[in-house]
This record gives sequence, structure tokens and C-alpha cells, in this order.
Amino acid sequence: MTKTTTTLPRPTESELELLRILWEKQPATVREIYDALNTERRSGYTTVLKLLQIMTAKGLVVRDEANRAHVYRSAISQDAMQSKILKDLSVRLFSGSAAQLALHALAMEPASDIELEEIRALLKRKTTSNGDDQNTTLRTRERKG
Amino acid sequence: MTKTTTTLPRPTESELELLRILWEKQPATVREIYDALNTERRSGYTTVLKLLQIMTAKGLVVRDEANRAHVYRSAISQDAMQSKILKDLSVRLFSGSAAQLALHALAMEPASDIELEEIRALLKRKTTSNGDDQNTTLRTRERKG
DNA sequence: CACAAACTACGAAGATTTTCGTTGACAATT
DNA sequence: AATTGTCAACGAAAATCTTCGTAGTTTGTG
Repeated sequence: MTKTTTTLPRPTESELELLRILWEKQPATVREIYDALNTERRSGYTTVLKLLQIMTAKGLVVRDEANRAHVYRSAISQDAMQSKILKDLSVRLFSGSAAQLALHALAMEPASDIELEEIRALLKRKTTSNGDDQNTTLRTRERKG
Repeated sequence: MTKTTTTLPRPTESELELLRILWEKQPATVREIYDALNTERRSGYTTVLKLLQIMTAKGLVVRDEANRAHVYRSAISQDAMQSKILKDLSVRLFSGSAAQLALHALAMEPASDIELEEIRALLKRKTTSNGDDQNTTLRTRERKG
């Protein structure tokens, strides 16, 4: 039976690792994901396969079974997942205030000038039209690991 | 044998729930924590007790055994735990950039004017002396649930 | 065709987390 | 002093997460 949940569950620790790889390399086969993962940590092939099967059942990823080697894609964009997890965390640890969360994150790290500029720009936009929850899509830039 | 870990482990989901109550009401006995928790979710008394014992072993909380009903305190401030968890999350989901994390959090929520002002102030400080990881302690304000 | 390689599915062991019942100690009440 | 209530400790069941071995199928190669 296929589970029909509208809301995706929060990924577990290792599920998130696979999602990270997918966002970078998708669409990808188990083999490709396995290879990518094993440059970081040691893990068996069937372990990765099993995880992807579970994630498929959960709806975290979708797969194309057209070919023998199934091809996986994450079911949610990195951007959306980031928002989802931050939202959750803001509730659990910041009394629901994402702004307080942001403030904390900012205080932690000496951000680069470029990043500071992006934040200022965003703040400006939020100020001019406050209250309205307008569509503020982020440009996601690359960051070397 | 008492475990001697310098670094506190990341709290689990339910451990974090108890920490939240502690930060609000500490010092507190098991009974008090149990009562507070049960205004939100249903949970048995010994469940809470057991969790607190585990957390004591992990070093997440400390307890005063002077009286029959032990009295618990969190071993780490809410502020420090927030930083700890955000740091962890920035690594796992934002390629190590807390600034990107902050940007995301900001884009999500229509922050209040006061919060926006705080963020601007923080940005100003970070701008004038960039690169230096100066001591930026946050004022933590109250927020009605 | 026979054999090896690559693949999915599945079950299950191991590890961790969550929950609670039971026990025994002590305290308060009658 | 007997009963009832509260407490910490402990063990263990239940639930979830992680890992991998085995089996069976399909594909590629000699």
C-alpha cells in the first residue's frame, strides 16, 4: 500500500545525507549516490539502496523505474527543505521566531561581505513592505565545501 | 562509571522538549517538569524521570540530590544550545554557512519591526569590524507563546 | 550457453530512542 | 503502627533508525 501523506516527514540524519548528495548530483542511480557517499563515509551499497527504498516509501525521493538501475530524484528542493527544517527548528528551539533564529545564526559566524550584502538587501525588501508575506525567493549561490 | 565528555551531545527530540521546559522553569523537580510537559503532550511520570536520568548521565542536565525530590537544571544555557544546534545544522544543511542559514530564516518569516531593528544593529556591528569574531552576545527577549 | 557482474527486494540484526511498569525506600496521614 | 502517597532506580518492551547479508533477476561476456 502506498502511503498518501501530503506533508513530507522530516528526514533522519542519514536520509539528509543522501538528500544532500541528490541535490548536488541528481538525477542519480544508487551506484552514483553510493560512490559519492563513500568519498565521505564508509557505507555498504545495500545500505544506501535500502535507505533510498525507505525514502521512496516516505515520499522524500521519487524514482524512475524505467531502466533496470532506478534513477532517483529528491521530491523536494533543497531550498524548500531548508525552509521546512528551519521552520521546525524555530518552533522547537526559538519559540516560533525565525527572526530570532536568524539573529542567532548571524551572531555566530563572521559572514562574508557578499553574504552581508544579501542580507541587507533582503532586510530592505522586508522593511518597505512589512506585514505582507510576499514571495521572497532566495538566490542560492554555490559554496565550495 | 561517570562519563567524562568535554563536549555535550546533541539532545534528542524529547530531550530537547525537557530542556525547553527547564530553561523556562528551572530549577525544577521531576514533578514540576512532568506537570509542565503534560499541559502540552501526554506522557508518564516515570518516562520523564527516566529521560532526566539519561540526560544526567549524558551531562545535558545537572541535579541536586540534597532533598528527596531531586532538583534539575540544564547544564547548558538556551543561548549556547541554540548556537550549538544551529552550528550543527549549518554544516549539515547549509554547507557550513550560518549566514546562508540566517538568510533563509529571514526570508521565511515576516519578522517584527523590533526584530528587524535588532538584526540591523547586529549587521552594523559586524560590518564595522569584519573578520574579527568579536563577542556578540545576544539579548534574549521574551516572546509570548 | 555458462559464468560473472550489477541490480532490486527483503528480512533481520544492531543501535538508539521512547515509553512505562515494578520495586523498594521514605514520608505523610489516620 | 498501618495505610496511603511520592519518590528514585531499574529493567525491559516498543518504536524507530541504521546497517548489511542473502536471494533472485537481469544484463553483459567469453
